[in-house]
Amino acid sequence: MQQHATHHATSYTEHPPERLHLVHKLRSITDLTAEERQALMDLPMTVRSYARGQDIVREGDIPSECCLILDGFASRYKLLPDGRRQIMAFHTPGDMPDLQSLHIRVMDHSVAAMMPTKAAFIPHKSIRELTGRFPGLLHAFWRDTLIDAAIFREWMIGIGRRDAHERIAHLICEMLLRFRGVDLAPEDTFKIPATQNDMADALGLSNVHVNRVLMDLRRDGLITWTNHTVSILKWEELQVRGLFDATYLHQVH
Amino acid sequence: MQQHATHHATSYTEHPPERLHLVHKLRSITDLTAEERQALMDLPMTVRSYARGQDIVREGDIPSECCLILDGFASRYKLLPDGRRQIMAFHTPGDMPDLQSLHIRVMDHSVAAMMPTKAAFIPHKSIRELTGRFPGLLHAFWRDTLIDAAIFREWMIGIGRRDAHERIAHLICEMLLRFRGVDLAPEDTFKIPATQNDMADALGLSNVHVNRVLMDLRRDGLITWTNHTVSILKWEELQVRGLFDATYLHQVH
DNA sequence: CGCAATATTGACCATCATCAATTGGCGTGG
DNA sequence: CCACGCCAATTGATGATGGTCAATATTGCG
Repeated sequence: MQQHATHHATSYTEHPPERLHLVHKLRSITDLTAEERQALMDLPMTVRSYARGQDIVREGDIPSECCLILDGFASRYKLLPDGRRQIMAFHTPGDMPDLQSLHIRVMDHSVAAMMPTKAAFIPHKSIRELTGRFPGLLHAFWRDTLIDAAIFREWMIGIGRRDAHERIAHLICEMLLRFRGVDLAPEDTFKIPATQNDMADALGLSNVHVNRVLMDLRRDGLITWTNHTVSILKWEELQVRGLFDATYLHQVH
Repeated sequence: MQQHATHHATSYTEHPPERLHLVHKLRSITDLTAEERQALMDLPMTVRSYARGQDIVREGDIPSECCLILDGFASRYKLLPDGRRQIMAFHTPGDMPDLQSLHIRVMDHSVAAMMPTKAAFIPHKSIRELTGRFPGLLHAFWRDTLIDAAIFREWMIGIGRRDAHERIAHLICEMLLRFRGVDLAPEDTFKIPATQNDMADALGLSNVHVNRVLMDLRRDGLITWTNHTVSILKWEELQVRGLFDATYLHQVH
């Protein structure tokens, strides 16, 4: 049972407690039977650890496993030839940022850790076998990728049609709700793993301008932002500034 | 057999020849058995016609059918409360822009015709019944929505990190390849269904600025753009200006 | 032929990028 | 425990890209 548990500092195959994240995440978007939950818990996983800035999956890769964020925080991004970067999603524990690799061979973007992060790798083979036995899970996974796409769309209108203040307020609103969803935002306060530079690359702005807008939001008493920690002080007003409407997150619970 | 064929100018339920588009599209992204192809052809459909500017599906709708573009050209877009619009995808015959409604109840964006367009509507019920019988089709549909998301991602880096010249050149490059793919771009010339205003809303720019950049491209002899017709004169140079790398379209086969 | 939608052009200016310098937090080696 | 060094955050100065407003010119079409 324990034979492989501690051979390697950054890789093991036993059930980590974080495995529950996956069940938790999928339950947040659909209903699961007890059997399905158990099957998820029994998936074989290999766990690896990453430092901030390290790539977990890289553009051009042809993955044979999907990764599941267990702990930490990850981003999905694309680069232009000259180094300009666009971040298109943030991911929290329970997310599977490259679930699409089940059907799309070549990764068209990268996934990187934004803070010390643990990720579990589940062979495509095991997932296919699982979804073959449990159509409910197949639909849950599909639904998950569809919500992903919905978030991309919302992000697009932000980058394309919102001004800097709206974009930043909107992103903070989105983060609060998503962190709440995984119980990481008690009292409307959460640790933010993104630097202002990361925010800039996510929003299509410069780091300097992000900083200036954040100063405005703080000056106006809407938020607090110190030491990678954000508190929302005026939730209502922040939503107004960000033209925020949570519908697109499709959070059932 | 023909009893309902012509009662109504814009709605009928017989097999239109365009029904083949769907098979064609899905075959372009996966392998289908003869049985699966036949099952697709037998799906019940209601056909409706739309004028330029008309909505085919609207944000907030709770669809009970999916639409299939038979003929024409459609866009998917979102609006901000004050009317700003972001277009996030263009769709050609064979596409099902709201396939996601199978799993996501409420539409978070709209679909509109960009020119006179015919769309077929297929009840969710029929699609579910079909994918229940043919898991291969279930995966084909899933794959289709994943490719959708990949195109959103490519669009995002454009809006977020490319300047106006790059964005516009890139979009023209993409259009040329996509039209070539359906034999609609002989001699690197094609009819463009989008107005400059549509382009602006797709690229996160103003119509005025789109116009100015187009003037530049014409002045430099890269393209011609008259009467909704575009010709690419210097394909190589246009790709350079747009930092265009067709790889991301290859994944669509 | 005439309306209505698009495209084009000019004038002006706001937002946001760039460049550069300074400050502050924090981990590490001495 | 402190100094050094690094990275992120902050601030200032300057200017370019691209937006807005408004006037014309074209083009499609009935």
